[in-house]
Amino acid sequence: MLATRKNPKRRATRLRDSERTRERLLQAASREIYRSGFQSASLDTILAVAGVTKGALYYHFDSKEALGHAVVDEVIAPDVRGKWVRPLQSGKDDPIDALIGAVQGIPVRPADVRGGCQLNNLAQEMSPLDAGFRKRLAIIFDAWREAVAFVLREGQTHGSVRRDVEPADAAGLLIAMVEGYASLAKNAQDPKVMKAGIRNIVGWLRSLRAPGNRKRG
Amino acid sequence: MLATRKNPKRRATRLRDSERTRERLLQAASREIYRSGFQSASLDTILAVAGVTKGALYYHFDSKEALGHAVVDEVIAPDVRGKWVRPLQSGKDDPIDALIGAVQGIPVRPADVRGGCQLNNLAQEMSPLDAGFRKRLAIIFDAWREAVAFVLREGQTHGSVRRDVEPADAAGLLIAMVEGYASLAKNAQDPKVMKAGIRNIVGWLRSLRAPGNRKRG
DNA sequence: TAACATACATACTGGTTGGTATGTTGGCCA
DNA sequence: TGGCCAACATACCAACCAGTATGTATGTTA
Repeated sequence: MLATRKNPKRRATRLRDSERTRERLLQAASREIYRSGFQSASLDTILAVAGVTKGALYYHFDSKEALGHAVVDEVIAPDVRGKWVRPLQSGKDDPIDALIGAVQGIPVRPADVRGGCQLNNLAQEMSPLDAGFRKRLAIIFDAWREAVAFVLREGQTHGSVRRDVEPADAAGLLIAMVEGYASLAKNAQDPKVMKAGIRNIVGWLRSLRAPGNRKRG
Repeated sequence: MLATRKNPKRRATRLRDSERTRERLLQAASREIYRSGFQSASLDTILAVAGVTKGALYYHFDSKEALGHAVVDEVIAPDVRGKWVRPLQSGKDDPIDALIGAVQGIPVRPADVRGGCQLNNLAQEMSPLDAGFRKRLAIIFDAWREAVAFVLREGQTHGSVRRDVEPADAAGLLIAMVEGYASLAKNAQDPKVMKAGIRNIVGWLRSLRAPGNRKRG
């Protein structure tokens, strides 16, 4: 009489259930890693949050490390792509406006600010300790930087971005500012710090506009 | 016949030995926290590195948390003061030159870059989890920001810094840049990233100089 | 020199960790 | 309808964790 706590599955195929279990594990792991870091996130806690058992976890993932890597690939990477890569690739807006829009889209709700940036959190903790994490996270950072550099180069060819700006350098600096302010705001546990940071970053972005191409302010 | 592994102490007073033990614990803890984070740093490992026993540890500190707090107060805080607060207070250099000097003094040896910034590491990990850490680290960040803002204000009164610069904002932005680049370099595990970041920060600092007060380049 | 406090050293504990070994169940196919 | 396998569920384990209880060598004081 083991393994029958829940009502038996009715019509849904087993395969669909399996994918759902995997997804719940990824979401729970992502949340717990966000809360307390990868190393300190307990598998038992993740399982409790996900509402699945250890057997299910180790059916889908070989180890805690593999689960963490999957979180990077399947949760964090799509998130960065959705917020920083795709919006900049659309090519509809003026490049500087597009970057300002992305910066102003950074969440500033208390819960988000206090938790910091998921990408940066994991990178800080795991990059020196685990090459698997490091490589996956580096791919995300590279894509981010390249997306920013790309719009800056485009802006230069269209004359809206200053020619003396080095796109790769400026992209790195933007990301450093974003992550740096996220760190300061997380440490202060105060959304005001992040809001002030966004204002300063936006001010710096405006300074990249080519003279005679200023739209407003 | 317990507790006589080592030669009996000869002439040194007990009090001196005690202080030395405490200091070794702080240094070992600082190193291990730097390597793997506070939560993942094992007390047994710290003790092995320090070459002392658990009895000694719990004679000097009430708990692992108290040891961590002491590392912040007695290792990290003096380090930041020595590198960022005192050099800026001396008032001998031109303010912008002083800031450039501090930025260029950031260590870029592989070991330093790969480990990241001790202050930022701990803040990222512990600020959301432990108010004792958060308050101590916030004091350090505040002192750092205030030291930078102070020289900028001084530069404005002496005419060497642009008047439209908001010292508090610029100080926060500088710190965000420094910590942001430290994060990126740590993730990339590559000193080149930090060196490029320092160049970009220095370039930004030069842009704060008042017109007609440019010293070189 | 006897009593005492300081500064440890050692052994141990209960709880937690990631991981494993072994069941069990329901759908599916021959 | 009997066998098979994906997809779990449960119980368990050795290692490790922070912390504690207790012992003891040594300098200081009365």
